Amino acid sequence: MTETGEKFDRINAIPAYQLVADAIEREILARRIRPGEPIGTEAQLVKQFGVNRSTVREGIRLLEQSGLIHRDSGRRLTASLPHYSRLATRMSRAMLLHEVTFRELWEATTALEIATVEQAAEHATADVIAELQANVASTEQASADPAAVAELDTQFHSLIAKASQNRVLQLAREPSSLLIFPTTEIILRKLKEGVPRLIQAHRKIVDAVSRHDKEASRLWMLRHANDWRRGFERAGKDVDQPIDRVYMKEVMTR
Amino acid sequence: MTETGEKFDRINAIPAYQLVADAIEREILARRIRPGEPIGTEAQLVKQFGVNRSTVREGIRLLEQSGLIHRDSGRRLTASLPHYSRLATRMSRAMLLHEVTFRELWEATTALEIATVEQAAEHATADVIAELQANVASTEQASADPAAVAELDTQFHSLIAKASQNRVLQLAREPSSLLIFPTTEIILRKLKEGVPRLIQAHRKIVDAVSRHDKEASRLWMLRHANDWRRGFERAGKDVDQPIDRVYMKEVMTR
DNA sequence: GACGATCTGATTGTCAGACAATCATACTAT
DNA sequence: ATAGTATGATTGTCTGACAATCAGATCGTC
Repeated sequence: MTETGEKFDRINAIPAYQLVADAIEREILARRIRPGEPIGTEAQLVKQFGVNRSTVREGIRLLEQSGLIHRDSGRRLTASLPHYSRLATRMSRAMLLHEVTFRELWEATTALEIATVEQAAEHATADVIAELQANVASTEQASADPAAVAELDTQFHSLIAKASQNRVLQLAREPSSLLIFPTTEIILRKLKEGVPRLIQAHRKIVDAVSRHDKEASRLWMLRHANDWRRGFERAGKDVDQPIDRVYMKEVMTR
Repeated sequence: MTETGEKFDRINAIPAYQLVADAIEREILARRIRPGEPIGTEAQLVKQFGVNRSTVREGIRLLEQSGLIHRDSGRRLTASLPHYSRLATRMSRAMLLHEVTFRELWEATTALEIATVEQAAEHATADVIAELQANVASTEQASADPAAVAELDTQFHSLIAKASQNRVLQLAREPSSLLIFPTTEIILRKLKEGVPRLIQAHRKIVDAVSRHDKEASRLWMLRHANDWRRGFERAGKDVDQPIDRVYMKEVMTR
């Protein structure tokens, strides 16, 4: 695959700002600079790398976006753990630009939510379960307001992910859920029967999770997902259409 | 949740370079600048935004990292679709820094690979199936070389993802697979019986996918995943240990 | 001694201006 | 038609500067 039959490699001179960024990134990934520790001031970096401050600053900007470094209290630069939501937002934007369809999102989200709820059933602790019950209670109270229910639904699924105690699943499910959950509001607004079905599913899921009943939690999550897709279709939307940017306000505004 | 009881919002002055980046990003996301189209030269941006060139350049660096813009042929800046692998690499690095365990990776990867292969069984076309068959044939020929087999295994799973024709799944599975597949080589090196089992599983999966047999493809992917985890344990590794950086050379070197 | 006000140096964000290296292109000579 | 040359545009990098803000130290008052 790498053998192209060409004689020479493409020659690409790497600009200094890139090298600066790479060097700092390497230190962080190698844990020579721990998250929370200061990177050093621009002046120090200038001295260490032997380049101009502008160059250092451009390098810093490269890293800043990826979340590897972070301006602590406005000023000082410190290394940091890239937080999920930041990466997830980037991924979601990429999906938007690639014009993925609801069907693709639904398939992926369904698989991920089911896997997540199974792990939640296995690992949920008492306090997450309490949070989940509180969430369901709030949803019942808000049942007349589609926007509030949709918001609480998103939160519900985040709580399930938290209960799973699996950070990889948490990370993997976030981008697609960011994109697909906004559709909930649209569905609920059009279908009156949507809210009670959603609440029932949530309650059953919480029951199953709190009983550590993997099978039941899987089953109800699957039903929940199927409801959702049916709701989307009944609301008159085409599942093979690219996800419309109309739904995505919360993704596009940071 | 957003109600903190505080009277005033945190006041944060957004630096100009950030505003520049945001403005350009917005144009791209709103598709007013299409992927492939030029952003304009730095001089033009200076004029439009009314800021110094240094500021513009810092803003550009912010976007450059996320893959939204891209230097075409060395020089000119053009908008571009962020490519999967770039985002996936970032995600993988984040996972590394969060010190996720093999168990977390395995659970997530298993769920994703099963979901993916089911879609592959549904949507695979003749040419992807041919590619898969070629991959299996190569793997058989390379069966004495663990490194080559591991490489081909990674490729195999990417082909399955391609066959699924679901870009969300493709994107969601990549970060964890980037992290977990390097373990394959380690396992195969320690366990002689690993290679034939892997090849059998791959062959069965290709058979099932080419027959569009969802159930069988699911079953064999599950067995494949279980083999893998058992192999990891038999190789003397602890599934609850954070994924060791030793495995991650290919992730850390761009 | 506790507290607030003030001063001082360090640091960041932004700017103006410069120059070499490289690229795109048109032009020229063979 | 091809290779060489000249020219302007563009990027990468540097020098030097200044205002705004932050972290501490100092000071004065009670």
